[in-house]
Amino acid sequence: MSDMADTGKDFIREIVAEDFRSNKYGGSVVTRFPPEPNGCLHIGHAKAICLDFGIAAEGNGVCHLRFDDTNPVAEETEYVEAIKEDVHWLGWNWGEHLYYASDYFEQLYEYAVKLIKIGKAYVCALSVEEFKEYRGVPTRPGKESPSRNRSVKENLDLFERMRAGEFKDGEYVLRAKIDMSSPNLHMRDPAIYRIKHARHHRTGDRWCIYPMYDFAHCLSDAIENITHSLCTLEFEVHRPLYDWILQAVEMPEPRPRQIEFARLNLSYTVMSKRKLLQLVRAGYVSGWDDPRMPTLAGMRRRGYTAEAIRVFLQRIGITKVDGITDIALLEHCVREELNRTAPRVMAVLDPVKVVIENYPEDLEENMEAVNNPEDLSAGTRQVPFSRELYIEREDFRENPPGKFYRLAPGREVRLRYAYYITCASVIKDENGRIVEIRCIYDPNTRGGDSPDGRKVKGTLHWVSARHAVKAEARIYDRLFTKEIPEDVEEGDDYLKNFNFNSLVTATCMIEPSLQGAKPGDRFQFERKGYFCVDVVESREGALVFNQIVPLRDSWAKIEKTH
RNA sequence: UGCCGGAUGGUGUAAUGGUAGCACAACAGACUCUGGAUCUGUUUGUCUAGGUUCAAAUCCUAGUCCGGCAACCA
Repeated sequence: MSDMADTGKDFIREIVAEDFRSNKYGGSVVTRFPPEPNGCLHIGHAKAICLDFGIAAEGNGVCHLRFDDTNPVAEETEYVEAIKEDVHWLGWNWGEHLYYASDYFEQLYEYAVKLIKIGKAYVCALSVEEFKEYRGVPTRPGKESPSRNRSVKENLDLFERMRAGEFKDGEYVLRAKIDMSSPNLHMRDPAIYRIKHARHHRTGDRWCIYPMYDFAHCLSDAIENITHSLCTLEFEVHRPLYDWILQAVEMPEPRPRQIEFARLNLSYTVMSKRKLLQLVRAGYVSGWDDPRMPTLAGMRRRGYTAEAIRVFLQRIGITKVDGITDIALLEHCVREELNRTAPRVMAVLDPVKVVIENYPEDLEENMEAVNNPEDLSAGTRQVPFSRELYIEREDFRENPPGKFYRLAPGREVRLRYAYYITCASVIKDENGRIVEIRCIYDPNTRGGDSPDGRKVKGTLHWVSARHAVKAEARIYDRLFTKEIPEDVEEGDDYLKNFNFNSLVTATCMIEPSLQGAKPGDRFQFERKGYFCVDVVESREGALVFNQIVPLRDSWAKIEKTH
């Protein structure tokens, strides 16, 4: 309990610390992460995961992974496995505490019977439409269902027959008997069991009635002796029902306590499962694991590290304020880690040829390059150099604007770890496009330093043409063009703000040391950005690199504002 | 017009009656064999109006604005 100091923690950790101090739960902390297996996890879920598992870890407690699988029509086993993988990848372990709400179906049924027996639940025959009508609206009380005063005996009989499959979907529903005039809609006799003749991914055809979230969740928490049940703000209005059910079935105290926090919203992306699914289904992206997606699978494939995500989540904190976090902060956290850890290599994303006129045709030299200036223990490597090279097309300007200090006619620059070169002339094709830049090198500057001490403003990365390896680079941009994609005119929807330039594919030239790169390996392409070998489509001899995040680019900024 | 939340720089947060701080972003400069990294500095904030108090972001009152809630979804 070392981290249970009073300050510097979010309001939930303070509550947990206070409960620990007062010994409310006998000194134990038990949390749970309760995903519904109907889609992939995204970074918003990661916020909940790190909170649930983090609090448990800090309090020497445990966090359960519980699949909230109470709706058989939406849920699938494949998502169960994907979710487990994501939670593990994020760095958390549930140990033996893997549960399913469906494991409790029998117990839940018994609790429902108990509610009926004490007159706190009834079988209602209202149709869906009538149900809605009877519920009323927020500003007006609802009215009681004609079924409300059915006898206990009759309720018991009907509920049993519901379970036995005597009725069709929607014919009956079990409702908690609470208060049809409550200002809280969720307390107006909410449905707690419905009939669904559907095959469940774990219980098969054993059941044709399934508990509703509000009924199953609080009871599952109580069954598992959860102490703190953390969820997002939209469940705030459900809390009175959560407490009511536990009280009604006389769950022993201390009972689990639901606490709500604000979900994560990130700029330039969407976070709802529905929208994410739509992007997948409509082909805007290649799948749940498309590297542009805010899903954990997507981010992992993109090359984001779990550590960077955890640091990011820690920095944004936990509050009840519903806001939008700047995705730049996430990107910053990724760069911060990769700057420390990623080996540097040279790769030219948009190549143009440079010919060094005074460099011998058949000469080859190996230049020593530092693998990571932030970590000298990463050592050095040899990079082959020769007369013909590739440099980045944008690193040359025929008419350089002010503050541009890369290559231009008559100008001298440094080739990183190699020589100073001066541009002598350019060769263009019939369309005026530059096909070759002719340069002169200074043999005395080998390694990149000039013995006479003369300085050069620009340093360019390069790849020897003869030794270059061709590869595919996928350059990603934000998924949407607007900070808040949903912010549209009447009649439009968020898809209108989809960024069709969010994926640009380039054929690049990479240094030969990259030839043995393995799927998942991360590098910094010097002066460009961090890249990760794609785990799905990269092949030996046909490497595919995903841009994780570009380097900060102050030249681009200067150019934009001038 | 109902109920439940929330409001601190552009963004995310801290300060729990006692100097409004941190991070990101932005801007300026230093340094640099990555226009990266690093370093230094700058700009920008307590929703409003009253009240309590020696002292209010914090407590009280009244407003304003924003979000959520009317699936047999979770």
